[in-house]
Amino acid sequence: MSVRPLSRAQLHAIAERFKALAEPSRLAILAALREGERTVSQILRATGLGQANASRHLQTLYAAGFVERRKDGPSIWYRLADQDVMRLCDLMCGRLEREASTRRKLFAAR
Amino acid sequence: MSVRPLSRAQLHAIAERFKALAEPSRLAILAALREGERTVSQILRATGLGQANASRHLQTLYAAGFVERRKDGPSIWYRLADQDVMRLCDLMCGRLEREASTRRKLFAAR
DNA sequence: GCTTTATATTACCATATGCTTATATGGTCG
DNA sequence: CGACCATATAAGCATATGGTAATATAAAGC
Repeated sequence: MSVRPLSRAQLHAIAERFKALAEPSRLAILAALREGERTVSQILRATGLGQANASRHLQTLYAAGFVERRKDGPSIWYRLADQDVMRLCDLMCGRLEREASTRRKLFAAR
Repeated sequence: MSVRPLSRAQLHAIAERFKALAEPSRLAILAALREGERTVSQILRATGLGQANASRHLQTLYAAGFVERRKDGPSIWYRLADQDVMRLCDLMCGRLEREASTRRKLFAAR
């Protein structure tokens, strides 16, 4: 099955989205949001990130379309925009588990 | 459905893998390999990348486990390691298409 | 063995990105 | 309006990363 070639702009756009996921701190935020909607303060406690730092990471995730947000008084609640994030992360985690399993088998084989 | 918390090391490992996909040039290489196994020279022609540049990107993709390779005389053939890359990219492309579609609707709604 | 072809590696520069400190915005309550 | 909380933004530094040019390795053929 052949796929129509991707333009430079499209490649750039896709890379941009992957880049948003390519940072441990942002993955930690997403992992926290997997539990449910959270305010920034709650995210700070859950991840141990600094305030300014977390705020910028949240902007990045928002710009990439991975999270949505709503205001509630002085607080802002963030949530996952859809299930894609989970799917993407689960796919990647699955790869890591298989890697680890392969490594274990190699060691086990003496 | 709750997920066991991820360690710093795991988050780092996952981010590392996403980082390998977070670069237009590497996505272009993967797109070329989607067509089938290719030598480095063929990849150079397909992507327009410089030789040294492509070589480094291929090392990155190899280290991340996304491509495999085999020697054949003086040439080295690269191929996708499995179907995950396609799945990951397709997921991301799907997101972009939906974004674009939403944008179109917004404009259409005047 | 020497030349040629194919690929990898090194060194270098320019740019991008993360983290932190300090400051700004914006809402709430008294 | 003034003090306070929650969040965002700006500035600055340190590091990481992509691209290129130059060099190294390695196989093939004469």
